[in-house]
Amino acid sequence: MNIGAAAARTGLPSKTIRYYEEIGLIRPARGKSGYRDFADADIHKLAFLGRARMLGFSIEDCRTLLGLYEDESRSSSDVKRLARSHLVQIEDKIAALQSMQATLSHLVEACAGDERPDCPILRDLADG
Amino acid sequence: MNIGAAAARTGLPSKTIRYYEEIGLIRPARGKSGYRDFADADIHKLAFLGRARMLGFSIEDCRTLLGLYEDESRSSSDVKRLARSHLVQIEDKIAALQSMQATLSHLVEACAGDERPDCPILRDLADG
DNA sequence: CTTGACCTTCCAGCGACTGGAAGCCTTATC
DNA sequence: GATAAGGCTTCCAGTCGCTGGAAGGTCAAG
Repeated sequence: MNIGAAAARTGLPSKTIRYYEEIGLIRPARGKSGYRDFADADIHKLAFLGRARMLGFSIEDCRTLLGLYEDESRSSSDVKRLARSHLVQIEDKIAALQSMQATLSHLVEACAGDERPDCPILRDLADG
Repeated sequence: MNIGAAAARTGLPSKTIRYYEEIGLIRPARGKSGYRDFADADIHKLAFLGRARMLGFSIEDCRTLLGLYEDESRSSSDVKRLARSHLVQIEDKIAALQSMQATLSHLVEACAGDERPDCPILRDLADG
């Protein structure tokens, strides 16, 4: 299977698939022409990576997860620890964004949004 | 005022302040030695930028906000539009993260986290 | 006079792609 | 068999907002 078909199957852009090969996440075979030739196992790995990325795991986390997935003698505790640590980071990000949202939505509500220059948003930014 | 003092005043790293000058957000004067010499107005601008960045505005948004701040004939509607559009983006990000959080926390809860290899997290990543 | 802290510029790198150029390969049509 | 379109290849540069580090100039204290 060529890279275009692999992209269609996995929903990942071809560029991203090449990038994943470049950084050693996958190792598709090569045909005589030099074209990459994706086996089912490659497609499976790419789909795995796509789902892990959708859950927000970093590339390095994905590498680790793939390693754990392929290691039959893994401990689920290793997977869980990684996932939980990522979950904590997500929750931290949510909290930070919610704090921005709270401040910003108050400011937006307080702003008349008309043709006059007076603006509580700018006032807040200027004077804290 | 030297860059170190400006950094201490504003809470921004010196590196960041230099970067802001490089991209044209500020234009501090220079002493004979070549050292930057920050006036109160520069400090004020830096503090403004720091607060805007803390609210998650992009650098380009910050540039626009600073321009509006300095434009006495601005309309508050321009500020409000920018802020609201940013607010929407924040809310979208929160929603995306919350969706990750929901999926991930279910998976983490379902995972035994012991020495056995069986793991719902990996199973989900592998098979959707 | 020397030391050490501060300042300067410039270059490189982060994460995870993404766009584009230049050129080879394959397939379809004539 | 020629040609054109489309897909594939590699490589380089750019994104965003800094951050680290190297090499060297400046300044204040002892």
